[in-house]
Amino acid sequence: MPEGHTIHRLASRHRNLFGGTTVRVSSPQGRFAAGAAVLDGLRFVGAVAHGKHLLHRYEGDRTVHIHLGLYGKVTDGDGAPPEPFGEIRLRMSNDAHWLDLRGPTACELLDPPGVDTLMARLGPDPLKRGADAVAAYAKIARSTRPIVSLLMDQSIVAGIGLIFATEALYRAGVNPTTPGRDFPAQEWLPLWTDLRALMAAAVIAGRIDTVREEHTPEAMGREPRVDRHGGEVYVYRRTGQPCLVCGTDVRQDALSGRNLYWCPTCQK
DNA sequence: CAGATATGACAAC
DNA sequence: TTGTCCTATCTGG
Repeated sequence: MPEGHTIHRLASRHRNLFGGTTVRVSSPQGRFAAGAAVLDGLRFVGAVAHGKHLLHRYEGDRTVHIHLGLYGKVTDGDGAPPEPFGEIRLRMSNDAHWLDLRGPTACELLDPPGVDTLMARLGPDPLKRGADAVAAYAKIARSTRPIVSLLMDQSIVAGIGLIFATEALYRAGVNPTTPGRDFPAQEWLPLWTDLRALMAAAVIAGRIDTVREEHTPEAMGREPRVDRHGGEVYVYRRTGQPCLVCGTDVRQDALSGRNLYWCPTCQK
């Protein structure tokens, strides 16, 4: 379930589990064996997130760059690590904790210039203090691409995925296919602020909830939503179900390989 | 048990 | 725009 909030949660968890300790590092699957051999026995300095990218920092300016992609998952636990099963790209452990990484798009060792190159291609992360919202809008304002694609473009804003983009646009009453250059400048800061609030709440909750107080299951007298994602949302994966506000059937379409969900009434 | 599916990103047309 | 990659889990038969 990797949008930016997940990565920020992982970064702080990994700081807590391993920060300042010497760690064993391996790659049971073998695909990160060379990197693991370099890191094994080094001190884990800390972990930071930027957007959907997770950086594990080790002594000696070694950095592991992790990107979960669509399927990547991290699990951890206390005590000695369990017998490996499945495809474990990266395993870490210290005296008290262990961690397994499976299915990431990226798990690579970077030197400082490599980290700089990575950061240079990422836009501002709404979850970080000082993130430059105005710079992000400058790119949006001169693009003809749909606003939903621009929000998910990591070089424009880092950390937003399909759920946050879909739901924030619903809350803003903006049709997801609106070309960037037609998105009004005065609506950008409210949208950015809303995104930041949704993402920050998701970091704390560990799930994405976007439904306002007045439309919650309790307020509406309806059953709580239950699905794989687990959060209360307005339109994401609610195809064919009635819009929580106006009752119109939620629509779904494909847009450049991703799913698009919107209410045709609330999002003119 | 095969097939579909998933909150992502990139290369190649 | 399409194809490819990464892996686990859910679905239907």
